[in-house]
This record gives sequence, structure tokens and C-alpha cells, in this order.
Amino acid sequence: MASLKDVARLAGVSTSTVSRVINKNIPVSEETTAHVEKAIRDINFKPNLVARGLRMKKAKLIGIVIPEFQHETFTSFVRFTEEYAELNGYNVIIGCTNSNYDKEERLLENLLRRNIDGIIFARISDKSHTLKVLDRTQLPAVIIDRTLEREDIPAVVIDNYASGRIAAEHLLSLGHRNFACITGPLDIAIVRERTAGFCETIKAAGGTIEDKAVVEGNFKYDSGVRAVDFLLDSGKKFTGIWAQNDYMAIGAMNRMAERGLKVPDEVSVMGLDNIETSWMLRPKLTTIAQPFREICRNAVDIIIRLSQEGSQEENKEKIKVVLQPELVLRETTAAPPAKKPA
Amino acid sequence: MASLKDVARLAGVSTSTVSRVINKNIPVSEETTAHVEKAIRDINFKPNLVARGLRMKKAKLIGIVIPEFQHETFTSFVRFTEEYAELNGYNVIIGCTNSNYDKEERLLENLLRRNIDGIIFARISDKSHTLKVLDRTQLPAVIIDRTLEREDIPAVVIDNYASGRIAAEHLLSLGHRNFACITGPLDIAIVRERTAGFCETIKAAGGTIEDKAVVEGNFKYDSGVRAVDFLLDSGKKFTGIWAQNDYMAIGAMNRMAERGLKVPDEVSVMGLDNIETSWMLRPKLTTIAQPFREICRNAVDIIIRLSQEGSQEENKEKIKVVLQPELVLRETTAAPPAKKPA
DNA sequence: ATGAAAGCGCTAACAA
DNA sequence: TTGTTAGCGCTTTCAT
Repeated sequence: MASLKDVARLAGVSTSTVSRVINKNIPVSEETTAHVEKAIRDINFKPNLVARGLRMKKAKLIGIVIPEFQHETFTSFVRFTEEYAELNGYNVIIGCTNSNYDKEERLLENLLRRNIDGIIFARISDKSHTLKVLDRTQLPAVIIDRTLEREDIPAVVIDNYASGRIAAEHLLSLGHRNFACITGPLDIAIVRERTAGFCETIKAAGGTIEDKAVVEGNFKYDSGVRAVDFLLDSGKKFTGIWAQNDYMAIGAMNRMAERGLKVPDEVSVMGLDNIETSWMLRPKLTTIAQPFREICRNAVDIIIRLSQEGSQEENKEKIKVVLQPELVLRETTAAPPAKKPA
Repeated sequence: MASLKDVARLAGVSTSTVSRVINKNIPVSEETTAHVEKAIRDINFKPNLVARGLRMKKAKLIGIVIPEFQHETFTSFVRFTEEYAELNGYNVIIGCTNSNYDKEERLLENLLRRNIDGIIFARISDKSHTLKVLDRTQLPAVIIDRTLEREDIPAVVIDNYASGRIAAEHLLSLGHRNFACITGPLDIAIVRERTAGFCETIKAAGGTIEDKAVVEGNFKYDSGVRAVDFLLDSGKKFTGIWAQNDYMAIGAMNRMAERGLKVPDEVSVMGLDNIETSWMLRPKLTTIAQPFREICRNAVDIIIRLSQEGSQEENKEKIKVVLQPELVLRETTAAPPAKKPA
């Protein structure tokens, strides 16, 4: 691999001149520029990013840390982060914690030792050790898919209240009056917002959703199954149910089918996320799409901006980007049956 | 962040001594070692990986390049590569080409400029420019999920012939005699192997699979749909069908349902991969599992070994690891109906 | 067993 | 506008 020095020798200039030509930050005469550029082309020179990274303490590298790979939401985050980062000349190091505290710590540490430009976190915990390290190091960081108590870390999220509202409005517009909801873990703020959006919209429209018909899940398939069992076993009446992600919605839907409830004839089901599986099922799941690409675009933008600004202390405005989710109409919602369900 | 120099000063030794203590490659007296280790602990020193990367021309970084994120197979590759790499102290840079030639080139180039230790490719093309670059640079590389014409690049694959055999054997054992198959793109060697495994096993057992009942797909959902349309429209008789990945199998299954064919009562369907969606469907898809974790473990092992050996020219043994797929029995296969299907 | 010094490839003062 | 020099943080001869 050719180095700056090779180019300099070939072009008959100093290495700093070559560096200037490459970085275009300091004026170089047109003539010299031409020579240097020719030399660069001739030996197909590309600056070594490790050397640059050592010198500048950043090297166009972004880290993304996700809690798991099984949920398509997280692979979508990785996908679009990589896509948008690469478009901007950044590469991305990927790390998956599996919600393992130690691994999260190791990951963060290694990323720091690599002089990365910034980190994007999906779903980090409020109490995470990571947050302290982030404070200490001043490393640009963005959190996506949830917010934290402390608001000094930039966040990109969807309008979670709106997602609940959209679900409720759609179901209400079909004529439903009795509802149930399967939430994510209630210690997460966005989950409470989603729930509020759903329940408040329903109540404002005169619909009914009992407290006991709001069942806490954990975003996994099985918790959708269990929630339906609970709802049915305790005799809750509902014709419309919203699960706060697609996996739970699918679990719920399958379970209802097993228990003889027809979707959407007897119960309408909605999810959130719009994962691939949601349209491969029969009936296809009506859901609410998260704008994954937009989320990542914003997150990457923030990292790049922060990293270029340097850590200008004054610049501590709170950054919070809120994006709008969108209804995806498919086959699991319909008007409620004429008479009340069992 | 503390540096080697800080440790050296604190311990009252030279930086080279500290380096030796860390790398344990050159003897250091027990006493000095103790001092240095204490100093390291005291200031919580961790060697900067960028500096090390510059100096050593490798920095415990592995690249993985996939063609897309939509197929769960590829995210699984990323998942387990990261998992196993991290276990060995490596981080991974992820790149997705979207089958875009230019991006593949840029990605490779950037990885090289980062002095990575090696690259894992999923599904690179035979004619790829990348292969030439790989030759030139001597960078450790492994290809997974397909083989290349040229065999000097290490490969980790499943026994694709066996996957076809397993599918056929299962269907035959249920009593099926008439078959169809939806393949991947036939220009890929593993696809031809899978097809051979399936067809040859069927024929050896006295079953029937017409040439025209082997339909070429492209591994995507839609091609499964189209294949079923073709098979049904052209009046092919079959009670057992194998699609060479789960997406096509699901497409096929949904399409058959739409056209009034009951799965598994009238037709048995099998896939390959064992993606998450396959068990969320109803009926759950009977399929063949790829040992994703094992594939990645092997790939990472090879990279690490190759990268540590250095490029010992003599050491050019062909590396090819073949792993066994495994039948996953679920609900889409059953004995064929008593009378022939339409 | 240890230290001094050079250098990986780059950028950024500082001089000229 | 350009070159010289130092240095990012580490490893590795080469001395001692």
C-alpha cells in the first residue's frame, strides 16, 4: 500500500503538501495540486485511516451498540446506520450486548480504544455504567429507540404517544369500542407514552379500556401469547387489541387463532414496527411503521455534527429528534362483529 | 485516557518495559512486572488499539461484508460473527453491499485502509473485483455461504448436497412420490448441489421429479409465489415441494393457500435456513436448519489463525470447512393425500 | 532484564 | 504557498 511519503517523493513535494492537497483545508497552488493529484492517481494512493485516526483521534468510524440481533428492529437500525454512515464516508463497528452488562462494558471500552468518532446506542439502560463513561469521555453519543431520564444525551425517537393514538384512532374508526393493549416493559418511558397515547385517545372518544386489559409484555413473541391467555382467561371483553410491537402482536394473533378467535372477524389486531414477518403472515398484520431509515439518518447526522464541532462545552443544547410513525393498513383489522365477543 | 507513557512514568520504567509486560512476549523480571501491573491497574490503562494497529498493521478488527440485511441469514452471519469475534477480543466492522459493485469496492478499500486483520464475505461473486484485490493484498479472507470456482480462498459452507438429501428423505419417508423444487439462482454452485442432492435422492428412491418441476427462484419471497403459480398453471403433479430457502418456502406456502391448496394436507412444504419467521407462521414451517453459529465460529477461527500465522506462503493449503444442516420438523409436512392432487 | 531510539503513516504547528 | 519538525501511542530492534 502506497503512503503519503511515496506520493510526496513522486510529486517532488513534501508530505505536508500532499496532506494539504488531500484535506483541502489549507491553500496549495494550482500547479502543485495538479502534480500531487496526478501522483495520487498514478500510484492509487488512499490515506491510511489508522494513521489518521491516531493523529486526529478520530477516523470516520462510528460504533453502534444493540441489545440483540433477534429483533428485526435492531437489525434495521444496524442496516440503516451502516447505509447512511457509509454514504458519508464512515464505517461502522457493530456490537451486541445481549443485555449482558459485562459485554456492554467491554464493548464500550474497546470502542473508546479505537478512537471512534461516536456511538449510537439502541435501548441502553438508564442505570448503565456506560452513561458515566460517556460523561467522562465526552464522546459523541446518540440514543435511539428510547429516551433516558437524563436528557443531555441526544436522542432520536418516534413520537410514541402518536403511535398509540394512531392505533386507537384506526380501531375506533372501524367502530370498535372495547379495547385491550399489550405493552412493552413499563419501566421504559416510551412504553408508558405509547400506552398513554392509546388509552387516552380511546377514552376521549368514549371507548372502553379497563386497566386490567392493559397487559405488560416484554416485546417478545411469547409475551403476546401469554397476554392473550391472561385476557381471555380473565374474561376481558375486547374487539380491538394493540400490541406495542409486531412480535407480540403475532404471538397474540396466533394464540387467539389457537383459542378459536377469528382475526379480524372477531378481534382486530394491530402491532408496531412493521417488520418483514408482518406481511408474510396470513392474515397480514396491520401495524404501524417506524421510520427506521429516518431514525438512523438523524442519528448518524448528529454523531457527525457533534464529532466535527469538537466538544464545545457551550454547545450543550439538548438534542432530541422526534419522528412520526405511520399506519400500515393490512388484513388484521376490520369492523367489530355485530354482537359482543365471548 | 492514560497512555503507555503514563504507566511507564508511574512505574519508574521505560515504555518498552511496559509494552513487554502487556504483551508477555519478552521476559520481564517478576518484580518489575508487579510494579508495572500495579501502575496499569492504578490508572486503569488500556492500550490504544489505533496506535497498536498502526504499528502492527493489524488491530484485532475483522470486517464482515454481506450483500443485504433483509435476509435473516445474513443478519445471523453478522450476529454470530460479532459474538464469536468479541469473545476472542476482536471487534467487527460491518459492511453491506446491497449487491452494489461500487459499494463493494469502496467497502473493501476502506477496510484495507483500516489495517483490519481479515474479512469474512457472505456470498461474494466469482467475478468480483474484490477477489483480485484480495490476491494482491494477502489479507486473510474467508467466504461463507457459498464457494467460489477458485478454491484458494478459505470457505465455510454447509453440506448443500446433504440439505437436498435431507429434504428428499424426509418427504419420501412420509410417503411422497411426486416432487417439485424451488431453487436459488442456478449460477451459484451451492444451489446446483442442493438441487442435485434433492433430485438424486428422489430418483434413487424411485420417486418422480420432472425437470420442469424444478423451478429457478432468486431466494426471495416473490419468487416462491411465482414458482407455485408456474407449477400449478402448467399442471405439474406434486405432493411434496422443497424451496431452497425459507423465504421462498413461505411465499410458496402462502400462494398455495391462496389458490386453495391445503398445506400440509394436500401438499407438504419444506424450506431451508430456519429463520425466525418460519415458526411464527401457521402452520409452522418444516425446514432445514443451517448451523449459523458454527459457520461463523469457523470463519472467525480461520481469520484469526491466518492473521496470526502471517502470510507464510508455503502455508497455502486449501481450507474448506463443511458443516451439516439439520432437519427441523414442524407442521408443513405430512403424508400425501390418498388420491393424486389436482 | 531493561532502556534508548526509531518508526508505523499521518497532521499540524512553526518557519521560511 | 511550501517545507521542516514534532508527535499521536504503540512495538521493536539494538544496545547495554
